[in-house]
Amino acid sequence: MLSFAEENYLKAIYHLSEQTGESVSTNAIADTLNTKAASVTDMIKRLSGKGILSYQKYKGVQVSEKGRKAALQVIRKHRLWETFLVEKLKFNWDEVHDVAEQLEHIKSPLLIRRLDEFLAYPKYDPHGDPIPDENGEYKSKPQVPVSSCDVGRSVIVVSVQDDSPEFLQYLDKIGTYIGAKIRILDKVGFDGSMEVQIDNKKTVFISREVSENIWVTD
Amino acid sequence: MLSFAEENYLKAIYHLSEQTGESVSTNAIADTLNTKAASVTDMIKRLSGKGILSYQKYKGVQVSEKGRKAALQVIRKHRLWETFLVEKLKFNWDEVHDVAEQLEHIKSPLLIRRLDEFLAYPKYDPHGDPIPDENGEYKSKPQVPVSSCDVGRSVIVVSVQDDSPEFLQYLDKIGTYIGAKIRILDKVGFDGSMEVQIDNKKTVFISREVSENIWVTD
DNA sequence: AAAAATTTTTAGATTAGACTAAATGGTATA
DNA sequence: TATACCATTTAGTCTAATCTAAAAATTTTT
Ligand SMILES: [Mn+2]
Ligand SMILES: [Mn+2]
Ligand SMILES: [Mn+2]
Ligand SMILES: [Mn+2]
Repeated sequence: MLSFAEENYLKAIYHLSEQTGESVSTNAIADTLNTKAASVTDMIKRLSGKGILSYQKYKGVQVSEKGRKAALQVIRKHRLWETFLVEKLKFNWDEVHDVAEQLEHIKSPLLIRRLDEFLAYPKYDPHGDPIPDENGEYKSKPQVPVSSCDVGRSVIVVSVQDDSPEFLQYLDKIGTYIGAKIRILDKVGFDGSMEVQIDNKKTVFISREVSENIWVTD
Repeated sequence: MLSFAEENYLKAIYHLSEQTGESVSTNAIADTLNTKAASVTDMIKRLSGKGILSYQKYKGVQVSEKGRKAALQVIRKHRLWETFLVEKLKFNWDEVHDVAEQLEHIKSPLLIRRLDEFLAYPKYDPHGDPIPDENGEYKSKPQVPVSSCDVGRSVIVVSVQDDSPEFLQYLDKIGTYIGAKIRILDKVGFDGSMEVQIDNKKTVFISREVSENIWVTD
């Protein structure tokens, strides 16, 4: 049984290892969790002891198979709760993440099974992220960042890679949502910003940072 | 902001003070929480420091107005979650308490407001206990324990005073539920047990302990 | 390849919350 | 009123999770 803190470390490390593919550094973990490297060293020793991570001094950590399974269950709970908050309790997509950070640590297999059933087995959460099933299996839709799309193309928003309220409220403001159509009008070489039209309506300039966090498909 | 442990102590102390009316002893708290008296002394010092309890050495504690308000909010959350689990996720009434013990500590005023709305502002939880509103107000139905009812009377079950799975499963077995009709057939002076008929069907003997934990109205 | 810079680990301290054992206060009883 | 008994508090220890400062390992620069 993992503690809240252990689950939070595991989740962060799992996400980092997915992004990079390589072993995860102490500092990278400290940065994403807003803790100090010394605290991370302590915790990764504890998690290695539990067989969740494999770890060699000064060489970073890797998530074990057992760790991967555990991480996916926490992610499953996080995303199911986010879906519940939006679908049933009428939360906006920018209001759910912090509450889900708490709810994801509730321990009750029955609760999660019933919640999943109540939501009719959703496959994606309000941010377009896939929800793993009880066995940790999930399917991501093929998708690329808007930043990599050529001028002239029309694409559909599939997911957002940042679930901070600031980013999501900005997307609300420019009329972007999961399923919205985005037409690429122009690319500015200088700073990588783009001119796009959303749902055949508003035409806006979006920064490189924004275009990297909106993922789309044809 | 109270920690999980602080909220659990507060809730236990509040319930004890409601039962007895008087100031609550260190040992009574230790007993209900399955901790040691020394741990309780530590915690009640901390809670006094926060203005939640008033405390004089060797004289027990009392819950302050601030403490009462906080306790009722935790109780509100506990009972709303129990109601959610039964009404929406099809939990049986004996399965909800332990999960609600976890869920009651989630911090999000919006979540609780929306949950209350989603459940259509329920007044009573699955065990017949009243659910305080946002201001801590609630109305209990007039009720007495079956043990105090005279032979020959017919009464309706309003609440149960014990929410352990063991007790609730026993009630399921003898066909008793909130709203069930109980007719008092006989009282045994020797051990205080009673013979009762439930919903004009099953006739059973219930122990004094059971009859004290089923509360009823005419 | 040596020096410098950076990353990581270790050592030691702190806080919340728990425990055991010992000391102390309060109450009942002879 | 002295003694015994029980309740409560204090003192000291432990673990999880955090921190700072210092030491050690690794990586980058010269
Ligand atoms: Mn999230
Ligand atoms: Mn999400
Ligand atoms: Mn309960
Ligand atoms: Mn209840």
